[in-house]
Amino acid sequence: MRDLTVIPTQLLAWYDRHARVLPWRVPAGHGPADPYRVWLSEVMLQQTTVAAVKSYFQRFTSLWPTVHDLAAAEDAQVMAEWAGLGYYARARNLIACARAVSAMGAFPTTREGLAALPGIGPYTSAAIAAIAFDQPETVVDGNVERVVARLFAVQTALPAAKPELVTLATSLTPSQRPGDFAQAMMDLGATICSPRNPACGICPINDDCAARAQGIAADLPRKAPKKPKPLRHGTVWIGFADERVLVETRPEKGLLGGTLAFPSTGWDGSALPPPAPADWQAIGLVRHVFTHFALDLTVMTAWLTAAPERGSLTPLSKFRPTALPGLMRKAWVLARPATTVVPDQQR
DNA sequence: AACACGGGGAC
DNA sequence: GTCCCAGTGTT
Repeated sequence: MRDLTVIPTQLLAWYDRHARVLPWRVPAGHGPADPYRVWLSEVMLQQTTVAAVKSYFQRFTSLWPTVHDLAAAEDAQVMAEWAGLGYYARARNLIACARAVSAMGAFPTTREGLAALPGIGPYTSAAIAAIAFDQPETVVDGNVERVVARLFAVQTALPAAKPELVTLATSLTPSQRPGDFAQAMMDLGATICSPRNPACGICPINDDCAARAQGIAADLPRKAPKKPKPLRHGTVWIGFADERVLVETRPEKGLLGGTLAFPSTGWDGSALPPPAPADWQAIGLVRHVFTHFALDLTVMTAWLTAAPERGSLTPLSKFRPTALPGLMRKAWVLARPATTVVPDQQR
């Protein structure tokens, strides 16, 4: 059996020299991490790239420096600030979690206690416990799965391989500096042990890597084939009246749940009528790709003369397109190009 | 175990 | 175009 204890030692030494500098990260030896900032960053980073999260994290921590500030915020403002980041259940759970933690007084310090909170699952609970509370929990995200699958040349395909990868990752986790070890594994996966072309030549643990020895690092982890995305169709209505536009808050459950939106049909065959009787005109088509389907959305506009049956008319002076999710921003750009297109700098 | 759930960056 | 990202909750 290989001596696994050298791996965390080598990885931590590499991390001390090459750790990424990130807004939510406290450099090793510079005091404890703030559980609120660790939690907020981890939730934002769920299935989301570091580059996409940075500006959102800065904005949130500027608006709400503590979990109590966030707990006291209005739902609509938090949803508006989350707009564009995707997976909106995270924002709804973020609000619920902040209020639960604020009511408790502070974040729980154990993985079990953390995992009982909304939006905190196996990954995030382990990450907060290890990074903020220095507990020897094993943190397994997509990076760690890839690093471990290669290190041990695991041939089982994901997601079936997940339990095996968790067991192997656990066998590596040191009792000292577990939080730094977790972040070191993720940094390694994000920078050197990358999905397509791993830079094995400069990897701090390449001597221990079974996949590299076999020349199959780039082929791991194996993945189950994914299903094709069907194309669906829908219609969105953007109605104007005076200097106002018709918007609604989408239902809490389902796609884009809880976000600001223009009234629309469903896109799974359900046929809702327009939100108001009017002379609706199709002005174009927006194509948007979601996680499990693509959508062709017909954008219709009209001047409203009768009271709408759903939604509410919001003054354009108060309407911020940045509060819309990506799909609805696209529709808005089509409907009001003069207000959203960057001025032509060529002329 | 399978599915629902966004958006964008890298190739 | 494809892949996949510091995953979670529901069925």
